[in-house]
Amino acid sequence: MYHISDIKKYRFCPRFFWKANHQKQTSRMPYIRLEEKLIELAKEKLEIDSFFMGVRNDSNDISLSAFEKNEWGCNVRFEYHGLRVKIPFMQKTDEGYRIFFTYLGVLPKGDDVRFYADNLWVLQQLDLHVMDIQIIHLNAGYIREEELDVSDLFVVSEHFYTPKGNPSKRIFDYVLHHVQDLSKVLSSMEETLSGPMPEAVKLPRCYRRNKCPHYDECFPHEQTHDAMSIYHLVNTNQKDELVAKGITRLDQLTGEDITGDRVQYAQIMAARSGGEFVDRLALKNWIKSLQPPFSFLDFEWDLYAIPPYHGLKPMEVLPFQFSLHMYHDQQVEHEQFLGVGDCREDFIKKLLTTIPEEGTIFAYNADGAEKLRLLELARQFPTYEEALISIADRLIDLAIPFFLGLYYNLEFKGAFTLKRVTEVIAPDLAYDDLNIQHGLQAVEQWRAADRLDAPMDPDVKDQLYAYCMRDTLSMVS
DNA sequence: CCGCACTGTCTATCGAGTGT
DNA sequence: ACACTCGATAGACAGTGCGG
Repeated sequence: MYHISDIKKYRFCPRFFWKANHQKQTSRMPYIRLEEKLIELAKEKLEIDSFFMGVRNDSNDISLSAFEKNEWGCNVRFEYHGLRVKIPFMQKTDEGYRIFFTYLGVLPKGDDVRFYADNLWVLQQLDLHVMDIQIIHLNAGYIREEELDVSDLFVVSEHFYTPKGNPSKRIFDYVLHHVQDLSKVLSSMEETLSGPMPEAVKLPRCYRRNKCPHYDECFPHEQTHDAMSIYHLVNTNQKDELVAKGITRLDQLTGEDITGDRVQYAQIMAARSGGEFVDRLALKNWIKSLQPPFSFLDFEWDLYAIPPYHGLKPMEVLPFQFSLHMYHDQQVEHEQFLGVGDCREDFIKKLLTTIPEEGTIFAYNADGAEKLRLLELARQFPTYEEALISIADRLIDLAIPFFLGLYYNLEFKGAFTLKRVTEVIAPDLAYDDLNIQHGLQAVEQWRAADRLDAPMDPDVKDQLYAYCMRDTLSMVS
């Protein structure tokens, strides 16, 4: 017996599918925090009073006969040739069934069309006439007040969206176009499961977007690649083609092999000149934009699907911790904040009273992280808007010299995470000796404490973050 | 899952020039 | 007058890689 998610796994990678069925999976903390039951809220949104609720292992007959007495069904189960589907909402009309999927995000994208098409295929095989498909998703524009307004929290959409948020293809038409016969897929799945673990095959999807959790296990030889290896070339999916051409080392690359990417250029130059590349002119220009005294700022936050407090939007975050290092007159001062629950206002107050009035404030990946957090807080708390925006304006992204190929060290091995950069530039600040070695581990700990409403031990992670930034800078300068 | 930046690629559009 | 090409330009979009 398979579920739609098995099809998804198998399509993604037969080996992934095999492992999911044969090996015990380690549970991973979800990125998105969801305390509510999505299906219950969506039911409120659709204003359904009378309906039947499907349960596990419902047969087709049970589901179908339920529709004889009910217009609406929730979590309706169907099954065809061993493939089970669960339809979140289903409405019987004179023209056929209208089905609704829920989506825990603000922009359902056409990329997921396979999933919807596979669901539809099962219904079609059972001769159920589906006349429309809609998706219930979170409303990006909704701002919570004291109470949650469910009707405004969701949007029921007939369209997918572009990444910019504009409506694109009509869901039903697009899904209808993508329906494929799954019989063959199902028998291949059966065959795969009864056989040995499939060989690892490298595809872009193995590392695209989120690296597959099995990646290191599938391609162990890549773990041992030295810094010069072509496998560290960034912004390309042609690595294996290059290897096939006999190019396995970065210093073998010529202009014809690369796309003209600045980081690629920096990688090659570093490879040719003994391990390091510095674009002195560009770096000088960047440094010119900096204003002493220097401060270093780092936030931690948690991402909520459904806004838990006033002023928050769906998929917005709650900053709960900051660490601030101020560097002047050869001295380093440290301040930090850590709160639970809705600690935003305390967070802001502490930040505003501790941050220096002048000078550049660094953060790693600031434009995509700390700066956004400050602007969000400014919107949520108009009293502090001006002060917060002025801090945001002083933020400089410490990652820029790396992202733009101004500096490259072969030991980066193609990655510019703060962790990697630190390991290379300031090895004595490595994270190995810490209990928390990863931002998401910090969030996990915080969530546990937040749910108990108990204080958490402040850890030293942020201190090291900032130290590392300081060292990075002194090194770069 | 979200957002952002950067980059390259693709597409639409415009004006100039050309051929019919 | 019309259709076409060409190159330049601008905007949309996808791909990649950060942060949590």
